[in-house]
Amino acid sequence: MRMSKLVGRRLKEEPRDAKTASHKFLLRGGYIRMVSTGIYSLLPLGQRITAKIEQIIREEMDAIDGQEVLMPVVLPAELWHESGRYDTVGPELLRFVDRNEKPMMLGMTHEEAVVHMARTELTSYKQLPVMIYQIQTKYRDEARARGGLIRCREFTMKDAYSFHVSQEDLEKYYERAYRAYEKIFTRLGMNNVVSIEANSGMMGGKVSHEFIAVADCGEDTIILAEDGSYRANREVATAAWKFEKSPELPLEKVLTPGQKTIDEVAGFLGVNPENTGKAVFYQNVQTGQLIFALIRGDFEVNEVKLQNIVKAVELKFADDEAIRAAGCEPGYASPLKIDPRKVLMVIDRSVVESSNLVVGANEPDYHYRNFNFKRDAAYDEIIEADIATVRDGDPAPSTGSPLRISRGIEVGNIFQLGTRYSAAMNCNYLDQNGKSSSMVMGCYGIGVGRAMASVIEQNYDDYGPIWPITIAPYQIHLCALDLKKEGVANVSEQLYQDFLSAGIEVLFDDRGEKAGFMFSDADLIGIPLRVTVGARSLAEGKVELKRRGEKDSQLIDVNDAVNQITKLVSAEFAKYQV
RNA sequence: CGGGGUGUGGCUCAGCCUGGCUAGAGCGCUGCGUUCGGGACGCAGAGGCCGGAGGUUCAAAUCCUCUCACCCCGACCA
Repeated sequence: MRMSKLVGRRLKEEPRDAKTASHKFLLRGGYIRMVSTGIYSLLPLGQRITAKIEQIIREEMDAIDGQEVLMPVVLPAELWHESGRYDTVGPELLRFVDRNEKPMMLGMTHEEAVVHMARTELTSYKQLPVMIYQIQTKYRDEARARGGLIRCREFTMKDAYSFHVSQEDLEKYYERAYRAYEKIFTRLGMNNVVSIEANSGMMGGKVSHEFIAVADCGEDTIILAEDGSYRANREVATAAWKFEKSPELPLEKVLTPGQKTIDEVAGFLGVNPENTGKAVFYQNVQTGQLIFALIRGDFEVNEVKLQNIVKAVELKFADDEAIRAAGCEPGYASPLKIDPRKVLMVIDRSVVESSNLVVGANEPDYHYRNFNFKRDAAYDEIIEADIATVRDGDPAPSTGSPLRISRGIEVGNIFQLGTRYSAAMNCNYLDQNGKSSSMVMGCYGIGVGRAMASVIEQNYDDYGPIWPITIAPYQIHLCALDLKKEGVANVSEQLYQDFLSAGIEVLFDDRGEKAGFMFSDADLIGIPLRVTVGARSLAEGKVELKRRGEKDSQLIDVNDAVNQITKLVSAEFAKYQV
């Protein structure tokens, strides 16, 4: 490609709205342009990278027996009514009606559509297991798009779905998919992707893993053990907390006027937060049920864990009115004197396994000392569970190694769905005995645009991205300096043609700009190998070869340049092979 | 959905508080000339219903009302 004709200008100044490295460079380098909030066009460079990422994904999906299909972006609402998700998914599902007033929607994920395909095409155990996948546009009407391609409303996603006769078979395949994902991210040049245990959220199902590109700009908080033995999303992470029992002391009511927060109470009574119990009230948004969560004062309640335990779709903090209606006193709420029929009580292990805590008295200005859960609050309908948020430095459940908190971008996820969709939507097969059963499903997603942005987040410097050759828009950036000088135009033009003949993808800067101008553009585009033709080195029969991101360059013989560089390109590709 | 902010050539912004000549700058773009290995310079140009609607006024980019769009923080997020 000749740069003089390349569509997509480079921007010298930083776009005002871009904050993250990938967003800035994708705009500045002429890869993408925003059309509306969270909706982008891909310019030629961006489209080339996208196509390469898709191709790598395609190859690895095919390698685990995937069959590529394409499902519609526009789906009839009735399909989602079948699974029940039409009513449970929020406004991020874009709903509309067609000219006949028929309710329609834009696909944000395709479990329903793929089940529709599977139940018409697959009927026998002989056909299973099967995996089908597509690379296609999704639309999610995000409340807040941000970070360029990291979180947008319209985006390209590879979504794969597998169908099995049993959970065992699904688990076997899940393992293969997991390995395929590792290969994909290696080939994409993402040097720091971790797979973590994750919350299944609205997808349903039990086991799931997220593949997280570790990056400070990421939206997900992940917990990693220092020795690498444990990795989890903070939403589900746990730790090997140790709690100590001590001899139980008699319950004692104490005056604590105006002291409401844990810090106030602990300070007032001269104890540490870990010697207190904290009551947090939540309300199930759908059912209105009030939930009393009790945790030791030095911990925070993990809302996602709690949500899963009480099987709620959405929780919110209860307001004072609701707390009083349950017979509790806001600020002094207590596991003592509480009516277990009015609230669902969830007690964290930190409280169950600690002794002599300070807790509220359920009346203004009073607390109790020496609360011992087993002795003082022996209700029948109580849930004892882990609802604590992991803190930096807590011991890993695996080895006790300290846990560290990082940020990351979720670039892929895999789920064992089970029969959540197949059962609801009559997706059955006949077994050897002619008996009909629901297929067992798994699903596997990768965000293509998000992967492109994540590669930048992990590979850039002050001047621009540094693409891995596997997905770089071109393999070689050819710069012709001093086009009017003796030989430069001829030699660079000849090299360009020879590279093309050798099957090398070349971006040829034939604009005849000043050297520095072209070099800056080259850095901003980020092609990993740059070949410079200039009168100075040409006088000695040489051209210059430089790697993006490195200071030094080397001179190579013009006549051998195509040969040498072709080998170098192959060697470069080999680095990412698995 | 709550809080904060911004809309002025392709990009980044000034001007607005305190209304007043033909609405500015830098970058980018076109032409000519001089330059030419890490973002050169001179000269001459093209390009803007100042987000939109309404209002106040002799006069509105500037003041008022409404509206739309976008950004940031939070809530939410397969």
